[in-house]
Amino acid sequence: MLDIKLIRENTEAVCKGLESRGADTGAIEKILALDVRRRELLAQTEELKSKRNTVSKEIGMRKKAGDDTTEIQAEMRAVGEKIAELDKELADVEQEQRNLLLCLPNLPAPGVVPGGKEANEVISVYGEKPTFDFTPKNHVDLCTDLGLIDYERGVKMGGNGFWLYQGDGARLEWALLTYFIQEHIKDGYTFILPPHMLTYECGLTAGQFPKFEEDVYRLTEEGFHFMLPTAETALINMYRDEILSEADLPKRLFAYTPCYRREAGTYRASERGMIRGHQFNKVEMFGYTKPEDSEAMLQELIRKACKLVEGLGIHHRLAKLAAGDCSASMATTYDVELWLPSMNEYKECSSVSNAMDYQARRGNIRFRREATKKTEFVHTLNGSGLATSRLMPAIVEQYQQADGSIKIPDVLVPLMGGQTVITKK
RNA sequence: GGAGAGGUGUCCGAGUGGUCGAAGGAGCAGCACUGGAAAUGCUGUGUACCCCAUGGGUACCGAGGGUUCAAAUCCCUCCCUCUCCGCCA
Repeated sequence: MLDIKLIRENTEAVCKGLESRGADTGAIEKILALDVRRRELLAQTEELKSKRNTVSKEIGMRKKAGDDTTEIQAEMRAVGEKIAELDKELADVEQEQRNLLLCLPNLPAPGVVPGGKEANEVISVYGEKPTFDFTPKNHVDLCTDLGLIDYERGVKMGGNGFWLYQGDGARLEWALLTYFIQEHIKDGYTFILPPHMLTYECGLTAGQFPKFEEDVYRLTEEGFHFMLPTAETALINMYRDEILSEADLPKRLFAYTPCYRREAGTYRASERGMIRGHQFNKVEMFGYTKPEDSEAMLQELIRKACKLVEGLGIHHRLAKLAAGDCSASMATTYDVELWLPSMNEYKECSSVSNAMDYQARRGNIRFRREATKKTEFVHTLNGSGLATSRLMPAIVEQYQQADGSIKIPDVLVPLMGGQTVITKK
């Protein structure tokens, strides 16, 4: 959520920032008009309340003294009615303003270029595109032929967009997750296994709601529990409505969860297989920092994500996203993209972002600064570390051999019980 | 699922209609004492918003609504936690 004071005092800069990400600025004028009315109403009702408080105390004292207070009580009743009236309007105005504010995306950080996907900038490239002296297969054929993934039975059980891992496929998936978890633990991050079903409030804080309610699986009519679309949604809510002490920062967390997404609408045939599914596994990194430390944490998370992919020996690149390609809550986003030979394309396997104080403001997550004794909003950051649904395709495609087998990346061998290659059973 | 208890400040905990933003204690900070520390004593210690802004005001005692001149305190609805019983993995 953007600070209403910022909108009030730097209207032009806010609009410019929103426009650079292609967001609609039509709400700004409305928000400002509501803000004027809100403050008017607040001044009026507070003045009346002040009067009522004073007089009510007086009534108490005069009654004790045995005075007749009928007249003054009637007067205060009228004041009370006026207050109720003003409060009602104030509540409506505040609600309307808050709804508009909740729908505004974050402002892009300085240095994030305007525009959409086409304006993304490749920062670095690791390794080279693998070459094959045979005709390489795509990941769907590889996984099917080797019996790693059963797409048809997955669909039978879960419907379109689901698959199941089996045998060496399940082991490879599990080995990847274990590899990530071990690396994060080595780096001193705290391992979290959060609830997978969350309340509406969690989605609101993360910035997914109210705008993207349709993107999640809702569980109940009443209460709005939903399946988390990413562990980020859980981790941002761990410290919701809390005041952290400065010494607790930065907090470095990571969590493993499946991610559940509706992915409404059809996706391109080229995205078949594990590129886009309703359920996929992800290890998510998360950071809470003081404002002045969030840039360093962002760089740390980017390094960690890249290091994991490098460890697997996969050709990939790092891209800095243009404003319009960042998700709504984020001020800066970097994507780690894997090379998929069959698609002749780079596909995101990690998205590392700095939300600055946008989510903290929505979730009221603050810390107390020792020097000033004052509370400030924390900065929150998140990054996949990593999602497997794009990695597994990249691994099988980049590590495939002429005989149709797949060489297992060295770091995963110990996690696969010493197995070095996956062959047809 | 049945029965009961309860949700108060950083924490514990008092408070059943008026002078309660809230006793008391712990913690924390400052000062005093000390060679230094402990102990002790004194002082301070919530958040947010608004304004005619070195000051003033309002709101907040789980959430929402109601009664009243006045609500932490009374009434209603909801949420959550705990204990016991039942059921299930």
